[in-house]
Amino acid sequence: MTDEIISFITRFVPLTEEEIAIIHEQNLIKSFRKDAVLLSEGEYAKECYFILQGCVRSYYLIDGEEKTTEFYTESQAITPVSYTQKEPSKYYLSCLENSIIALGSTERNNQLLEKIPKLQSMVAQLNSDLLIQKQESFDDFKSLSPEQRYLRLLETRPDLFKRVPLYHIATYLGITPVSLSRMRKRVSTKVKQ
Amino acid sequence: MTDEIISFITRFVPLTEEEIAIIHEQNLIKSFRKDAVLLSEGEYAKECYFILQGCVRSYYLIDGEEKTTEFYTESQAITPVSYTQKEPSKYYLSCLENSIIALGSTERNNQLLEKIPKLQSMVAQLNSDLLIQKQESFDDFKSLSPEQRYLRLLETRPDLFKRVPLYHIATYLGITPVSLSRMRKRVSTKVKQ
DNA sequence: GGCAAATATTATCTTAAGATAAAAAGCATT
DNA sequence: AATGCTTTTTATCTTAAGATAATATTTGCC
Repeated sequence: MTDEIISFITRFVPLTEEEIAIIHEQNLIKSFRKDAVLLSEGEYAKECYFILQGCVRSYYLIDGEEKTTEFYTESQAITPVSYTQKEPSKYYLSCLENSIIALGSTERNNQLLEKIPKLQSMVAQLNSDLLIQKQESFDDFKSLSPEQRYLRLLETRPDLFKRVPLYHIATYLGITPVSLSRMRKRVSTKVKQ
Repeated sequence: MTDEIISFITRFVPLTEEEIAIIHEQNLIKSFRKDAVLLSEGEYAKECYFILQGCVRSYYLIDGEEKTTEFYTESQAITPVSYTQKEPSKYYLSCLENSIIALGSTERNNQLLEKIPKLQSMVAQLNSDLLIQKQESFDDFKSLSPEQRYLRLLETRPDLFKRVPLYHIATYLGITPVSLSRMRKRVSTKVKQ
């Protein structure tokens, strides 16, 4: 059932049978309906998330407009800023689909880290990897045109286009939905020639 | 001389006198001339850097154009991707000014981490902080217009405008130098009205 | 099947960025 | 002061994005 979590962790550190059992024990798995809000602006996140099934979106609310910053899908972990820092969240997390999510509270995670100290090294590695990824996507974003970013997203995460409305993808790409629609038309006629 | 390093570290973990002494011993400090290249595309970084004095820039070379991705100044640490990963670097690091830089090699840093294990927690915290910062600047970048990004950079890092040529700042903002020049004129006439 | 809500497209107009070339200004060195 | 080099600005033209409003299409639901 939560083998995804185990295989996620063992990408970083090996686990014994006992350790796997401990992790299974600790697991708190919940279902969320589409549009369920996991975290709101202004709230203090007390939990982090691991997506077993479904899709979650993070977004800012700026002048009444939602600006999507990330799409999280199966086997991705979400550690809200306000989980680590003691600040209220600046963004929202909500489900784009009915989702099954493993929750980690501060206390339970700390217990887990005590019982299995090598998980600390996993967390460290994960953060370091995420930093590198984030840096690279940022760099790409800056050096590519909106159209190139769109084409690249089509290649790297084609799944998103099947499960996420285009107007969320548009703000994720840093453009307006109208502009994305126009661009898609432009691109498709280019290809056909 | 390298008190900056100590105070950088003690922002994360407290240090005893002995530990400070150990760190001082380990320190390898070098001077670099303006335009010196610390790391080239394709190279494997064997070192990380801590800037004591000066300014370093990271950039990609794309179709013969340099795209600046970051400016590092006093008391900032640079850990190249290829220092942690076993991949060749995709970008360059070079000095915008004559600079004094503390170097950490993989071996020396590992020795240090063995001698002072709590530094591991510093590294972890640092990565986690950097991840959060990077995420936030990325989010800002996506939701702001080029002009707003320029104005924000003016506020947050006014020093850069005194020490870095505008054409580097332009590519850092994700626009062309010509466009930045035009924008500055536009902005200045706006303000004057 | 029909209706409302959600999502996507189209049209029009305005504004700013990209490309390119050329000129101007600033700086350092002799 | 003259030269060459770096940096910034200006000009022109082209292209695409933003804003806004209207329309079309799709989807879920009773």
